[in-house]
Amino acid sequence: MALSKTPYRGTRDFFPTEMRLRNYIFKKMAEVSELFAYEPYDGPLLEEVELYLAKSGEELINDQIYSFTDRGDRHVAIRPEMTPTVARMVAQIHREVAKPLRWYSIPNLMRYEKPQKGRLREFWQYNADIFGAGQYGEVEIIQMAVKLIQSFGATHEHFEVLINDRRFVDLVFTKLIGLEENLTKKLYKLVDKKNKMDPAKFSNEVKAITSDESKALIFEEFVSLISTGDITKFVTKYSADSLAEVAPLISLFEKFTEQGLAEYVKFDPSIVRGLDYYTGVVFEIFDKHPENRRAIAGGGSYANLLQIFNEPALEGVGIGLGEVPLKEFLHSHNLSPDFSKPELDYLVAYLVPEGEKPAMSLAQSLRESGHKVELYFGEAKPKKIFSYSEKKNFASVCFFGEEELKNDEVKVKDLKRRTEQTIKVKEFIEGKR
RNA sequence: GUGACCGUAGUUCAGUCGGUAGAGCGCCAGAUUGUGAUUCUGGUUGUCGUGGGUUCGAGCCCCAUCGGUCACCCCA
Repeated sequence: MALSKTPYRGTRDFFPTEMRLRNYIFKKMAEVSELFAYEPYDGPLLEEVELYLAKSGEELINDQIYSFTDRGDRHVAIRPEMTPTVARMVAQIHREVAKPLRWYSIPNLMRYEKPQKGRLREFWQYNADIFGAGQYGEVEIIQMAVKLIQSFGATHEHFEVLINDRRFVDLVFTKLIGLEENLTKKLYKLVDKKNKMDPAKFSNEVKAITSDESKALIFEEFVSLISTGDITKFVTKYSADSLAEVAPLISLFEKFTEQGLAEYVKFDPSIVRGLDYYTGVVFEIFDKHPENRRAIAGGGSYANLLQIFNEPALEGVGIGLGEVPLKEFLHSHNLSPDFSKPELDYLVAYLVPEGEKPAMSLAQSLRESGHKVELYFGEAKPKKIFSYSEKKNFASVCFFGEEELKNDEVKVKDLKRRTEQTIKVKEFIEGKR
């Protein structure tokens, strides 16, 4: 029976065309990270499931994790996210390294999901984390993420960073509204749907959950907040002595303004994020394209992740940016360069058998001067050489025919300009050094 | 996990009322014995996703199953 040629569901084969795009994207990620003095790291593909049990979200553990029991009866998972791994690594060395600690990585992750647009089972995710920097870290991570997306040619017209703070959310839910935890979760599910529902129905459902008219009103007022000015007024109105608790969020936005990021960032009370380890600022970067409204990146501050390793608290701020939604984003705004063909410098060919030796040595010399060179195997007619070089997108073709061989010459044709010259082989090589 | 649509040549797709399987692109060769994006000529290509059912007869109808795409959910 024949085996299937298609890759496992939700995974991809990266043919050279796709690999060029991937390399282009990964290179930008590394370049921008290093401009901000972030260092590369990586961890294992497998981790013990326990690592995720403590602080990742319920859905991620129960429904989305790939796990198995190894020969030593250990419960093992393919990493579904990188943050627990970084935290584990940082927990080993944080006492002895200079802080803040800035690290980035581009791991492949797997989640058992039903594949669809912008979401697969195996994907690569850019991760950057900064430890021990407090609010400066939040500003820097978002500044760097903006820079990264800008490096692909995008501007504030294409994307925005939506920001919230779990401390503010907790203040509203526990102090101002006074709800039990399971009710707050229900309320939040509703927030996400707010834009898709009509306002009256939304109000009714809020009332149903809070079972209290005045609490429902506070909640509705909260979800309609759109600026830091609104936040201050809102908190002053209901609990003036809690203003200190929203001060970090307010000052964060002030810093963004100072950094010239005002047109990229926006307060949005609906951003909560599913991962349980976030304790402070949370954010998601959204595509503004009306047909591709989705998060391409997400992150936030987590203060307590090192405690699961019995280490003292060390605040981290991290971001994860998926390569799959990033490609959708670039595609939706026409920002994806054409990688359908390779970029190669020279095809070296010969028309007669006597050309083999000079062709081989010319190819070798050109490689030594740093050019990408392919030697055409066997003698061939010009027509074949040229149509082949066209398909493989060579910049130039060098070839040896009877006439060239007589005079130690080579014919070099520039395929883009459609110009050609006959030149002494020695002279040609000299010119390329 | 729920729902919708789709599976035919390497690829993109057509296939009427159920009656022996088609086109474009690609690939190979030639027109053109030393010049590539055009043109022309010839050639190459199938377990119609898989299994079962209905029928004299199924690519087409029915059931199941697998796969793909998309939406919901959630997120990167």
